[in-house]
Amino acid sequence: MSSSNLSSMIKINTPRDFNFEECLVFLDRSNQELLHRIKDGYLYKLIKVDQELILLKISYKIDALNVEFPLGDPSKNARKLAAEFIVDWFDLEQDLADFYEMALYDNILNQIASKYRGLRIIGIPDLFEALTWAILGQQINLKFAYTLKKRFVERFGEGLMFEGETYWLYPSFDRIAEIDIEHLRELQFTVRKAEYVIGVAKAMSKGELKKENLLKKQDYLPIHNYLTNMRGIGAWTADYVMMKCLHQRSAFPITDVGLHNAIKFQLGLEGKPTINEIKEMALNWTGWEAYAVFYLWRSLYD
DNA sequence: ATCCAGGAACTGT
DNA sequence: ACAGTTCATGGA
Repeated sequence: MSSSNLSSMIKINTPRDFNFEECLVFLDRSNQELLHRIKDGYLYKLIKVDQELILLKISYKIDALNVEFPLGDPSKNARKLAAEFIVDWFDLEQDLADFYEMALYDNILNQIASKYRGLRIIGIPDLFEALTWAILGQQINLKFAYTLKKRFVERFGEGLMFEGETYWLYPSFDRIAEIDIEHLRELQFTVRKAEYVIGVAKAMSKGELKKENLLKKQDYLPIHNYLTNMRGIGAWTADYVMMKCLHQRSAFPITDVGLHNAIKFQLGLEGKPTINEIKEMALNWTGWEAYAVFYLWRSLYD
């Protein structure tokens, strides 16, 4: 038997209520993004599992994601971890039937839930990336947040050239744990942002902060309390990370400005709703706050 | 050019 | 417990 020149492919079956196109719209929202690339209908992303660099080339066909490996065949174990990464990234283990049921009679979600049906929370499976991306985005507009991220990744991340394009890995916490505040000041981080990012990197590098330990806590409050006890992580950041990394359906970054704008637009309000008004509106969302927020964020990109 | 935005920590009451 | 201030920059 001669070996094939073609890389092997894996298939990941997708659950009902999955729409790849809708997920791509969200992934394509910034032209400054450098941690994935959409080209000719394929989604590319570089990941590292078990010390192996793997370039994922993902497409969708009939109830499954097809994943190709343009750099060549990863080991069997790496392929398994890559598949787990994708399930995590697209939140494929979630059954959304109850969310859509709830949204049917919800003033705010009614239209967008059916319009974007099949959109899943596009996560940030890497805890360090989720936390520090949230910290980067604190207090500034999204465009500048992407500028900071681009500088950060290009300066401290790992890049790989393939067919004329560079694919990037987010910087590792071990690398960031050993740099100084001035190195981030050069990239126009504020002193505070730099302190927070390096602080999180050190906590993770020492093994004090681990995704698996947070997931073990299971419930909303213990996780939220643990996160907000860390310097630089307030309620908004904790909820953002619980939503994007820890699959907490009740995570609810209620002070988020994008959320406020989206609600204002959906209801045709004159001004932004107050926090108390949002609390009132969100009573109906109990258990699905994270998906409500995500769909509202998506509505900002139409 | 001037002002405002806007998460989190810090400061003061 | 709660209100006001500071950070430091981009964008209106």
